[in-house]
Amino acid sequence: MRYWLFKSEPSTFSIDDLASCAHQTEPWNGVRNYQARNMLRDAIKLGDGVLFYHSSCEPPGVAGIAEVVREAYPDPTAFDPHSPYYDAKSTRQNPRWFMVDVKLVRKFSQFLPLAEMKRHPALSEMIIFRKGNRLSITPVTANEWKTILKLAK
DNA sequence: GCCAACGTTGGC
DNA sequence: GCCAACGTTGGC
Repeated sequence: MRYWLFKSEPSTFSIDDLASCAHQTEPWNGVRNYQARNMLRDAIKLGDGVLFYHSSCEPPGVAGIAEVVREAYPDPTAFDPHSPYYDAKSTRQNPRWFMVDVKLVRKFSQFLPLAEMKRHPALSEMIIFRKGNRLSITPVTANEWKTILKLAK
């Protein structure tokens, strides 16, 4: 099993939104970046751990953890002309965009802000810290996962 | 709101 | 296939 960090803007979809979904489970739709798509489609497996990261907010940081409960399948929002994620080049016959289902494991009792993560040497190699990184889905090492769980409680 | 960094688009 | 222009991301 592997670990991942999924970014979401809480004004669009927050960890509390996931908590109020049926079965606390929801498809992670709307990813429209090929690198992230490839990870969703090829590398992210049932039971993998997900850090739920809040971006473009104050403060940014990790809000809790989720797990993958369904592996990649076509993202139907790409087929819907009324969806903000619509992509005319993605068809049901030849889908371009994929998603997985995630289920909330728990919201951290203590939110872990980005600023605090940056102070911790064990997290210094995280991909989200790399200059110019804009990927909304990135792999996380087992060590980083362990460290974050310890820091956040 | 700024702006660096990067991805995508489209003319050639 | 090149590359300039444009759009987006996301921390600050």
